[in-house]
Formats: sequence, C-alpha cells, structure tokens
Amino acid sequence: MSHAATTASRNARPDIAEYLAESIFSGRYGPGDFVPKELDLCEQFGVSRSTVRSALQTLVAAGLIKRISGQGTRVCELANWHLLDPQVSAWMAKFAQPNPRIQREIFAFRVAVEPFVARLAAEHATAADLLAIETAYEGMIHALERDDLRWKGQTHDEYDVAFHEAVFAASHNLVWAQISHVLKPAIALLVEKSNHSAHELNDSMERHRRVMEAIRLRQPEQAAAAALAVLERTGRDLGLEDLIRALPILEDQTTIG
Amino acid sequence: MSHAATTASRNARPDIAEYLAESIFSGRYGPGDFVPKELDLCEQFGVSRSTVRSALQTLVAAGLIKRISGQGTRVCELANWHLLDPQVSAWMAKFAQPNPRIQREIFAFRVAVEPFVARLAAEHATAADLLAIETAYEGMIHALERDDLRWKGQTHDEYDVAFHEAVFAASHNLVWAQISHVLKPAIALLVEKSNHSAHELNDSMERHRRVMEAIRLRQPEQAAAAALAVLERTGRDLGLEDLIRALPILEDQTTIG
DNA sequence: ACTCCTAGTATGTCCGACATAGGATCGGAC
DNA sequence: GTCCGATCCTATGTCGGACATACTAGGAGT
Repeated sequence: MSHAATTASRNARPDIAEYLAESIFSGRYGPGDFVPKELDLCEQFGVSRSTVRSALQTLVAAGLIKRISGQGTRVCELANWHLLDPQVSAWMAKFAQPNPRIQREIFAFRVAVEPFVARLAAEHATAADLLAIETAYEGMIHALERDDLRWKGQTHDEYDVAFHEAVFAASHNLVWAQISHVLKPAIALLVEKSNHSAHELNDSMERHRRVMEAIRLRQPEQAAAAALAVLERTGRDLGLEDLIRALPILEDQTTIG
Repeated sequence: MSHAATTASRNARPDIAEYLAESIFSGRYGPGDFVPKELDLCEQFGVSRSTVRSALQTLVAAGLIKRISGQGTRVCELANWHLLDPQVSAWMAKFAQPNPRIQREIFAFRVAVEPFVARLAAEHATAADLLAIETAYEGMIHALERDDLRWKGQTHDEYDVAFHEAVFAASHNLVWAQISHVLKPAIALLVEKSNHSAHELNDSMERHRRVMEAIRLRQPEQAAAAALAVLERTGRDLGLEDLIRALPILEDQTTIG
C-alpha cells in the first residue's frame, strides 16, 4: 500500500458518492454538465477505478447522473432525480438547504401528505399503533424534562421523528410507510432547525398531543387538522407559512391570532 | 468458458439484476434468505465479478438486498424495499403480479393519491397543463376509432398513461410528479389488464372526460370525485372494488348518516 | 467454563488490460 | 465544394487475478 494514500484512506475516506452529491446539489455541476471522468476522480481521491465506479453507480441509481459509454458522465435534469429514494432524500436534507425551491417543494409535499396520512391513521390505527405513537410522545415529554434532552439514550428530536414515523405506519399501507422513510431526513432536519425555546416546545407538544388523541378517538378530520397544526408551527419557524395558508383543509382556528 | 453460456451471453445477456429481482419478487428468495455469493453468480452467468457486483449494487440501491462483508448477501424485509424507486416500481409491475398483497397495496395507494392529486391539479393547472391533458385525452379518443388502436404511432393505453401523468404534472409539485413516474408502470399494467370491451371503454372515456373538465373548471372536489370514479372502473375489473368503498373522500356522505 | 487465538469464508478494494460505444477528424468520391 | 465513409480518440464497460478486511466459528490454552 502506498504511504500517501494511507492517511487519506485511514483517517476519513471522503465518501466519493457523497462528495459528488454535494457538488451536484450545491449547483457546482448543473444539469447537463459533465462531471470529472473516472480516472480524474481516481487521482483526486487516491482510490482505484472500482471504488470510483461504485460511487458513480450510487449516483446513477439516484437518478442524479447518466453515464454514456465513450462520452462521459453528465448530470441529469432535476425532474429526473429520484427524489423519493431514501438516499436522495438524505442528501437533500444535508445539502439542499441553500436551495430554496427544493426546500419549499418538500415542505409543500409534507403539508399535503401528513394531514392526509393522519386521517388514514385515525381510521386504521390499531392498539399497537397507538402504543408506538404514545411511546414516542412520552419519550418527547420525558426527554424535555432532562437537562441534556435525553431519555433512555434518545434525544427529544429523535422521539419527534419517531412520532411522525409511527403515524405513517398507522396508515397501514406499504407505500405511505415508505414515504415516511423518505421524509424522515427532511423531518429530522426541520425538527432540528426549528426553534427550541420553552414556550415553543410546550406549544409543539400540545399540537402533537392533539394528533395522537384524534387518532385514538378515530376522528379523521380532527387528526388531519391537528397534523396540519403541527406543520404550521414548524413552517412558521422557517418562513414557509405561506404554503400552509393556501390550504383548503383549515376549518376552524389555527391560533394565528 | 462454457459453450452453453456463449449463446446466452452473446445473444441477450440475461441482465443479472433483473434475474435476481425476479427471483426475489417471486419469493424464490424470501426475506432473510441468502442469495448466491458473487463467485457462484459469476459461474452461473459466465461473467466476471465486476459485472456481478454491478448488478448486486443495483439491488442494494433498490433496498432489496443487504450485503455484509465477510458474511454474504441477504434479502431485506419487504418494509425496507424502496418501493418508490422507479426501478423497483418497474420490477414490481413486471414480476409482482402474482403477489396479491403488493397489488392491493399499490392500488390502495393510487386510490388515496390520485383523487388528491386531481384536486391539486384543479387548483393549480395552467393552460399548458390543460393542453397536455387534453392532448392525451384526444389521443385516447382517436386511437379508439382505429382498428389497431393506434394514432400517431401511440396506442390507446399509452395515451391513457400519459393522461394520468399529465394530471400529476398539473399539480405543480416536484414530489407528486415523481410519484407519477413511480406509478407509471403500475398504471400501465392495470390499464393493460383491464377489460377492453366497447361499452367499458366508452364508460372509461366518459370518466376521464369528467376529470379533465373538472380540472379545467377549477372544481377541486369534482376533480377528486371524478378521479376516484376512474379508479373505481379500473378496480372493478380487477376485483379490488372493496378498497374503494372504504374511502373517506366521497364528499357528500362523509358523515355516515 | 471462559477467553483468546486462529483458520475459513465472502465481500471490499486494488491493479492492469482489453472490449465497446460514442464523437470528432480526416480523407476520398461524386 | 459538399457529402459520405473510414479512422482515430476518448471514456465507459468488462475482464481476470490478487490482496485486504470483516464477520463466523471452532479449537487451544489457562
């Protein structure tokens, strides 16, 4: 093995796929552009073609790039990206922050989907689903009471994400459950970025509690409205509240006053 | 190299990834099972490890298998499959037909999503969107009048799929548009399988027309109901009508009176 | 009985070479 | 001069063999 490559590969391999993904999401390589050829990447990262090709294939599977034999590797149009691939979703949560368009569209999607899923959950949730939701909820509560925001090893934010996942699972449909996996990084990001003052957290908890209660009481409409209210709080912290106001679902008050 | 493998690899390489996908979707390898190791697959298909590894990586990206260094390659649980990956979706349409559970869940998802998307389309469709929808609709009509069901080189079924895609695109959201790509193979499969008698086709066309008209007139509720009616006709042909009856969307009598 | 060490297996990475698919260039024929 | 084909070039696709690494399991030693 080579002396120079040792430190690079031993300490922290830069994960070529992730590096390229970051390059694309940040716009350094735009749609239609060519990315460096395999041998250049080999030299740049000090790895073999196998490794580089492996990384590139990950991006191909994500729909980010398209490889043309003999010609090169070019970035695909945004519309062809597999936004619903969990891998892509994770990258987006990591790198697409400065991209306001994507950020908005994802949030708009959540605003459309989560109330709908909450409605389904209210109709189909079993006792086991309720237990999972309540466990996550209790985790959020208990974690808040600790100084380090941890309870049984998990943080408040992790319980928050688990809460949303449990609601998706309660819809009892494979595809909706998949969407929760896709949305998980996005949810985690927003949860993490939203403000964490004491007052806001109490307010957020109360909104979560209403979702849980509506699902338990088999009240689909209330569940949808409550889920929307949760998003409304999150969206307000990120300056995206306009996406919510345009919704048809709002029936009564959403504490805007 | 073996004589037998020569013809196989020369004429049409069996696309190892697709073969393995078929094996998994058909249940020949169930969740938790190990798939043959790389060297066995090399021998079986008469190709090198590079090729086999490339195919296996495709399945990894699809969430179908998980590779553990030093141990082997095993099939993941159904819940971990990336059902929203276009590749997986295409495989499912091809191979999962005998799997009634998946078939049902996909259809249930469409029943949930398409009315919702039609509603969005009615709210946001531009003139260009209407044109795309109408073009697909006209294609369906004209193709029906031909003996070979073709018009301008495209079949009736292809226009049918295009119609659904255009409605998704009219929702003007990246993620929903993605979902149409994912659903496309499933839609194509159902369109293809549903009955094609003259009466049924006229009925189906009328239901499509109502969707288009509601979107044009900016009537979200009517659009949702009309989209549901299209699915209801499709579902009846496949013995899945029970999934529709349970829906909450039917707006007039949501409250069970 | 427990721990540590060792061998075995299958995946991960590396290297070097050739095959193949596109594009670009140069040449000749009309 | 323009059109068309053959040739060269480039970058990806495939091949084969070798070593590195991670995980399992079984045996030796205390």
